[in-house]
Amino acid sequence: MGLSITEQDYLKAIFSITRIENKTANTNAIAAQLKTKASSVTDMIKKLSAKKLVKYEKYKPVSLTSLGLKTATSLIRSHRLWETFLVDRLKYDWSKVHHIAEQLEHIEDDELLDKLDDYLDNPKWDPHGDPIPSHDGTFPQREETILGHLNPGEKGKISSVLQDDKSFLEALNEMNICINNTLEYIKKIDFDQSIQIYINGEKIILSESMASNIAIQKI
Amino acid sequence: MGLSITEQDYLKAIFSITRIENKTANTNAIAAQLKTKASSVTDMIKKLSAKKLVKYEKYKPVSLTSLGLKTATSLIRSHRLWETFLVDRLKYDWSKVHHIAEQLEHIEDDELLDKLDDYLDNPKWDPHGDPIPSHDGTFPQREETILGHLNPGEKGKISSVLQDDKSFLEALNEMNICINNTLEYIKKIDFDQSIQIYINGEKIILSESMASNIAIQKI
DNA sequence: CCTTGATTTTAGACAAGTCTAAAAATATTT
DNA sequence: AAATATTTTTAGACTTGTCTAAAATCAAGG
Repeated sequence: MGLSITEQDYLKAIFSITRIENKTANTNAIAAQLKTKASSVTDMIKKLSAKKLVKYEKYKPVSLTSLGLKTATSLIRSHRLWETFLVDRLKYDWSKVHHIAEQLEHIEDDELLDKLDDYLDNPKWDPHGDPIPSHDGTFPQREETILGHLNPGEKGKISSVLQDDKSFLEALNEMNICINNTLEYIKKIDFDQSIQIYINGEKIILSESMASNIAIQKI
Repeated sequence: MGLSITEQDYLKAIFSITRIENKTANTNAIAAQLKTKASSVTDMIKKLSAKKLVKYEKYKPVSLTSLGLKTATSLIRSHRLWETFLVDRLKYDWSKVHHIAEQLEHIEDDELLDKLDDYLDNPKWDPHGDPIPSHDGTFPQREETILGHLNPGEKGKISSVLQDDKSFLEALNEMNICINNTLEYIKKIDFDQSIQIYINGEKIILSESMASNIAIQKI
């Protein structure tokens, strides 16, 4: 059918709101996600609805049809495979790849994703620890806990970050905090809810907002 | 400055006409190259001229400014590096990569081309034998002859093909004709100007139009 | 140098996607 | 249940890139 990049971006936004943030995809939420205006969203939703990509009734939140879901999943697969390529193969810093993958995810070719997947040895998780859906659209699963929700003494391994924000990732770089690092939760500091952890042989403090954007697997 | 994909395509078209085909980039030639109309070309040329990417006077052919040339060269570098990636690393058939590289060449990031270049071990020639400009915009050079222009008894090594056309490349695949194959020119057949060559241990016939789209280095 | 023919440019229209401002519908509060 | 606030939709306009049709310019030949 051939979707425009804009149409694809709307599908991704709806996926992100409904399946990742677990909220309802109402007009304002989509507008916020895409940094556009509510009126633009209404226009585009009508188009996507005409193309059977979303289910839409006036004044109600939209949802993806199975066709829309398939398309969005493929875009996420593409984004995360390309991020993996950029970090693992081209040696990009993980804080710089989101913007490039936003462009690469729209490259269209029937064979490309499967070839790239094979070339990268069928990774299950991207450089930020996000699950990479397989060819058939299934996401790998695992148990994760938010770092900030641990109790003193508990240990874990960093499995993913919940933000692609450049400055957030750069801050982690500066503290030498990476995916797969193991850590121990020491305590919460009542004053500002920041937490103290033991990681890479040293004690460090993480702000509450940082700790709430890091997911770990308990050990 | 941030050029649209369309603007970039016009710059490439002007580069191709003036620097590869060695013709003058008049309105109709550009329209033909981009499969659009002369009136659309006039409109766009005005925009590119306002952005100092082309030199333009009404009713005269356009030429690239140094800025336009730099941009076009970078696009060609991008296209050819991505083609190399697709064939060498993802194991695509050389007949399928042009269309994908047309999309990939527009990916924008300051570090991307140099990282890709290094990752691919700084190739000088792409899968079709076309020169890949270096970071500073210089194209590698070599002596080439059109296969059809050889004389009986002369030998050569296939260095490039002058067409990205899918069916042309597929036809070469079927005859097992690849870049770097060595061959001997046997004779021209007067009837239809097709030629007979000795290659890969067998004698084969190539039509005149095929032979005029294959370049070789004499041995 | 004037006429014919080709090329190029202009003028006006269209489609995609966006916006602002206003109207309509829904949700919330009292 | 009415009044108020919020959300969503509509209406109309703008931008980018395209097109057709017509006008303007250029190139050549007689």
